[in-house]
Amino acid sequence: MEPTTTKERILMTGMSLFADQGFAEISLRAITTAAGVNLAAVNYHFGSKTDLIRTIIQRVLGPINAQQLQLLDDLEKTTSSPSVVALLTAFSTPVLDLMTPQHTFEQMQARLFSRVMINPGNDILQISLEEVATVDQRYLPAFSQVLPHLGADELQWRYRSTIVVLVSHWADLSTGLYTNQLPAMHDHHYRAWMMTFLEAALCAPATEMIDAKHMTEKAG
Amino acid sequence: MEPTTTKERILMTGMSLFADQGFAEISLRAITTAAGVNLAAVNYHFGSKTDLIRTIIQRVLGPINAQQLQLLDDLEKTTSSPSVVALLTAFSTPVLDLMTPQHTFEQMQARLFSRVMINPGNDILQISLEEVATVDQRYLPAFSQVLPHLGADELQWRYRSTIVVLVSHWADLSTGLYTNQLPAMHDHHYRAWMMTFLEAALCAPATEMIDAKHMTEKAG
DNA sequence: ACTAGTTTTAAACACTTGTTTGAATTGTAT
DNA sequence: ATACAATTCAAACAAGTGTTTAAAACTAGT
Repeated sequence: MEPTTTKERILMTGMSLFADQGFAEISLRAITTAAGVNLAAVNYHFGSKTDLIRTIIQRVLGPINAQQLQLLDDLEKTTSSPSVVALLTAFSTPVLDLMTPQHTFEQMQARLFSRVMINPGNDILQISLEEVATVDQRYLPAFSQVLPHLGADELQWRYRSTIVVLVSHWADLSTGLYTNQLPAMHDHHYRAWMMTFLEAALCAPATEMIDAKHMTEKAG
Repeated sequence: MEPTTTKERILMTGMSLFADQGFAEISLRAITTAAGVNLAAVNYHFGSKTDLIRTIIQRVLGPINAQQLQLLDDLEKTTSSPSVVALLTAFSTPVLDLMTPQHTFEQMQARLFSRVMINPGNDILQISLEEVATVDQRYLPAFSQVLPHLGADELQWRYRSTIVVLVSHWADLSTGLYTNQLPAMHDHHYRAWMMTFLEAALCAPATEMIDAKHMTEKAG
């Protein structure tokens, strides 16, 4: 958090505090005090708290999304039907790369990414939805092509769950949740575990749907 | 939300609002106004906002945890080495049962459960950790026994990810996230999809760990 | 050195937050 | 009916919220 311009200091400090505590929990005074700038600077440079959050989200999600799209483009240039692992790798690499050891800035972005994806406040929701729309539009058809045995609905469900698994563990790093139970975060362990877990889950055979009437009473 | 005692009205209204909006986002005035009771009643009956939240969390998580433990007991009485699916079913059934169609009260509890498990505020964290500790202590060894090919760390990671997948989709119901893209929530679809997804993921072969030095540079 | 534009600052704004108070009200025994 | 406890209520509390204001400080361009 080296000193730069006032605007940049607010951006960086806000990013860090929002990532750790949440958007609703962090006040503008908490940010400006930590950044060593005047309170009014936020409204001067960004307009409002929501606009500051929007800028921060765009700054974190923008590069990740761009990389995801770029890797998919590269992949589709080399082969017309990539493997599930290749697709999953292209999608997850930009996210997983944020979790590099001893790079606290990237880790901080990962925590914020997780917060935005998993539990945005109601006012933040629209911002994050717009931000990831393009990625979804590109990757969902790509996954659909390599997982043709899945119905569109179940595929979408698995895609969503993949994202949730992908980002959820960054959230733990901020809250310290389970970190007393889990071993120290060695990025390549988690990265490999995640790929194993998600590949198996994505490639699982399609769910055979039993008629609804048999399901209302839980069978045995 | 039928009228009962003041204490119960606060409990029910708070549960609903917290589930939909989050603990930090909902004020005591929002709760008391919606419940039609006096503001001071919260502090009179519960002591503080945090204590109200604690009571609500215990009321929602308590029965779920109790059922999870009961089902595991039942399972272990019938067989000494249950299948992964049986174990996963015992663990997830109490959670998935909350998502019954047309039962908005159960759905509301599901949303709150998701909020507590995925993104509790820092002050809420301790409460929820204590609440689920017993379940973890019983289920982790059980999964370890039926998945002996997994190391303790990877198993714990998969267990955590299972929980995340399990509860994350209830959160979507509150925020409306992706609901314009996903089909209407038919509980037995999601339930079946979830089981397929998680069984494949849990049963995946153990991750072969490559030496860390080969991973620092992303391979190709 | 002077001006014009940009940025920073302290102070106040109007409002919301969780909590407390003390009187009014209700309920319940005797 | 009386006395006593439990509950409800309007009001105020101190502290914190995002935002605005207008003066001050700074940074060019001439």
